[in-house]
Amino acid sequence: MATRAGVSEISVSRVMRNAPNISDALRRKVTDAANALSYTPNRLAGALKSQSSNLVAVVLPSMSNAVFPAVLDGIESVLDEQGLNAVLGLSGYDPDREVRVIRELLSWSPKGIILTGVHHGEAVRGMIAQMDVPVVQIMDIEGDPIGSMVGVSHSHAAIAAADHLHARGYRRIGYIGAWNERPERSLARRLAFEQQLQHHGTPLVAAHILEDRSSARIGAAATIALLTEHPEIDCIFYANDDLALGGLFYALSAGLDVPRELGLMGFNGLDIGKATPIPLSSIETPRFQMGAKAADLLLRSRTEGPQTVDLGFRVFDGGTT
Amino acid sequence: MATRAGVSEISVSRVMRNAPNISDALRRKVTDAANALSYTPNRLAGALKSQSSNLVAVVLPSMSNAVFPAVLDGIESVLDEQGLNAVLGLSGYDPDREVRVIRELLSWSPKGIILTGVHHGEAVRGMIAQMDVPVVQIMDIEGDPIGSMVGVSHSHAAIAAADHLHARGYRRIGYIGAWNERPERSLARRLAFEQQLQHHGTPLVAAHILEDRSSARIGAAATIALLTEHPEIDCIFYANDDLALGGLFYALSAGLDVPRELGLMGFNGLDIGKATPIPLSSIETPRFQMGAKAADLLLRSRTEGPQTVDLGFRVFDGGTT
DNA sequence: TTGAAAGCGCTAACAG
DNA sequence: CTGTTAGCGCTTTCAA
Repeated sequence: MATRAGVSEISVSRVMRNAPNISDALRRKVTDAANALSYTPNRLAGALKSQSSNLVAVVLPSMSNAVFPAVLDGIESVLDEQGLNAVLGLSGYDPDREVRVIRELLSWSPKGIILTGVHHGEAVRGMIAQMDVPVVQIMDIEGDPIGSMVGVSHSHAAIAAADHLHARGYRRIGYIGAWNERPERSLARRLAFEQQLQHHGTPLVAAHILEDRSSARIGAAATIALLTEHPEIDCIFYANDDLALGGLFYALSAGLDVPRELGLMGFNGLDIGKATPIPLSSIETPRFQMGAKAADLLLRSRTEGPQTVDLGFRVFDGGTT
Repeated sequence: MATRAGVSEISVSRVMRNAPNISDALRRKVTDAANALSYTPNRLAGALKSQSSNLVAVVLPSMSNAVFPAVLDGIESVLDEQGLNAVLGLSGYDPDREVRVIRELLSWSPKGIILTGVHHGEAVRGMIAQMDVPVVQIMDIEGDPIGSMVGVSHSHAAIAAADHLHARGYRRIGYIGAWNERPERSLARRLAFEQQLQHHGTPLVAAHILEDRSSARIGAAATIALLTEHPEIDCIFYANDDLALGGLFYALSAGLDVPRELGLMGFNGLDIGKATPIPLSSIETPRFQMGAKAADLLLRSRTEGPQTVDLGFRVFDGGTT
């Protein structure tokens, strides 16, 4: 390639990387040769030498929760514009697998790593410290971070939900969760929610926690079960919109009068919930933005150091409360 | 690291890669030292030397269509178990950007590359030929593939949809698409659908193609528009479930008698459509399996060569037809 | 079964 | 503005 262009290897390297102080003549020669040979640089070699890789490691639990695709879109939107690539790892909500995945991804000497949640043990902290790689943890902003954090306060969100439901006049409120309250932030939400209801003098009537992963189907089934067991319940707060949509669909089929007879509130504010016959009340979280901001912080972290960014949430007052 | 274990560099390498013919004593020494130093191998160097990288490039259009997260989950399920990592690129349905992304990903010398769709020009074919990297194209099985293909026949699926609706007695059928019929496979579906309706002697009444991307919200709006313009329509086939759900939600709100007064059929068979008050009729596509099979084919391609795998679809007869 | 030497393709550091 | 030199951390090849 260098010989083809009739210049030195390093000049090729400089042109390919848009280094400064390159004459137009040289640039022309190299670009022409590159096109003629459809030359693809080997970033493996470049990264090895320069000790920094244009790869960003991204560790998410799974793609099957609609939250994470949106986060990933946000991450990619920033990485793409900076010419970086994401190496992806999925933990499947399994801490051991997460450790393994992180180890694998770190072996590519990424420019930074984005992790989900704030609950990471010594194994992870050790690896990251050793590699001296910038970290951003997303989703949560409460906890002991490794580096930066970008997310929302789940306890505040739960309190806002409790306040909203109380303001709407609901007094006999139930809760439905799934997946045994994994991840921990959903547990944190329920606890804060219960506490705030207590504070209002209208303690939670019952919490129904399923073993299965969230889906509209099991949300519907759980709603039926909860209402059968506790017919006095006048409102249900769900761990997420998938469950809540199941509840809403059940209520619509059963001809319940929503929101008078039964109030329903989800979490995340997915688009689909805005299009249902009665829009689903929910807590909107900035998922895309969370990913974008995380990538952004990662790139700034060399100069600006670790930060914690609260992206906030919004109570979306649909028609179900 | 090698000195710490008191052995040669190459022995460390062999142990780390589980090479054959290693004595237990050596293996012990190396593993102990590795744990003591929490040694992370540098795959950049390994891949550079061995010319093969344990990375698999994955190019998808976007995460905001629920199809692709499921595909990605499928891909990851296989890669994870083989100790491979995915480098992800999103094209945003933009061919130019796709070329750029593919070039970037190829520069990591991936073990293989997974592309979405079968419409790739000479630029892409050239790069791939030059790198001599195995390719699997997903989603479609009709077209001129670069390497392997894994997907479903969109024309057959459309024909099956037309047959189903005809068998259900619908005679004045409309169609709603979005995003100007990107990607091309959705256009292929509509054309095959129209042709089959023609074949049945009940030509399509009207097709309403939106500019915006699919969502339940615009699906509802388009449904209203289409029915206003063509009140005689008794059934609508949608380009995907997002649009169809919007139509269903509108019909439920408006008190239309589904499926008698209006039939609705989507495409993809998303879970959410199975939980709606009336389950949404749709064409189920094997999304997770498509990703898994694609990754699988990539790994086998060295030995078995390119293949085309038709994963098939299923007409899901919900309550909306 | 283990080791020594060489070099993958690039880029940092320094010269010119 | 361009080139020379050296070496990133591994693994291939060959030898012991």
